[in-house]
Amino acid sequence: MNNAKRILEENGISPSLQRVIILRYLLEQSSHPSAEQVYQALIQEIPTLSKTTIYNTVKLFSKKGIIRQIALYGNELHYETQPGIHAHFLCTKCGKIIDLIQPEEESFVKECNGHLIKEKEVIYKGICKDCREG
Amino acid sequence: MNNAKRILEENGISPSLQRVIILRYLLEQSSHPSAEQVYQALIQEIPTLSKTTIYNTVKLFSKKGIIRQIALYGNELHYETQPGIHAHFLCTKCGKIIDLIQPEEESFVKECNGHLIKEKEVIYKGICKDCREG
DNA sequence: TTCTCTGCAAACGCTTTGCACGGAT
DNA sequence: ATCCGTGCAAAGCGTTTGCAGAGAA
Repeated sequence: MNNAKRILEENGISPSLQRVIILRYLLEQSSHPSAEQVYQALIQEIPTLSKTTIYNTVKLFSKKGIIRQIALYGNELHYETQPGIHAHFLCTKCGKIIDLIQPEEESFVKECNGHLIKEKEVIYKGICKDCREG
Repeated sequence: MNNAKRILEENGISPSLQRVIILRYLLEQSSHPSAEQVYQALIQEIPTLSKTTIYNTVKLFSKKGIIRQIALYGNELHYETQPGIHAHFLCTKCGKIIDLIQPEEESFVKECNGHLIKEKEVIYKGICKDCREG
């Protein structure tokens, strides 16, 4: 049942302790954590963990296509393990990121005006349910 | 024909020299410049221009809804004066940003799962026509 | 006077880079 | 011995903040 380790091996990445734990954490989350959030969550598990390792690791994972980085503002990046399929909703009040089922076409155009499209990212911004009610 | 000045006045912003020139530049561009690009383009026109003023100004314009900021990577923001209507294509090779006519629905859903949607941003990533051919 | 706008300088936050240590092969 | 992975420390880069001076009202 060690999913993270298996994924790493399938992608030709040697499954070090840090890599397994970081990937496992990202697989568990649906909240698209930032590097800082990954760090805060795992520093207790591995007290010697450094941010450099997190940056090294997510860069490696991105390159291999295991995770995807999302730029929501101009500052920090967020990471997710389920590329495609869904869009992101960002609450401009509380900062929460929520997955939305992509309402329209699942398979998007692969070419437009001669440009080769490899990736599509949809971000909605507004006020989330909790902030509207609360 | 001073469009920039008129837009500022319509939005209750006093049209200082710097504000007019920055807005005029943004209106002329279809390339979604970053703060740095605005600075480099206008420093010749106003040698005393500072980046702080550019940041102050684009923040003010954003707040008033005159321009829109686009987060493409995790680092810098880009600015555009034509909100809505189109999607953005980012070439991962040369970094160019190209407008695409939004192929699907023009008027998107305003609510989803109880979340109030105010803004939609679509980013395609891939290789642009020039990079494919060159 | 007071209020607004500008811009230098410093601080800030996220990320990358340089380098050295330790472990595996 | 070499190679790889980790992590401290410093640098880098885009942006924000503090503050003071100039100018308008």
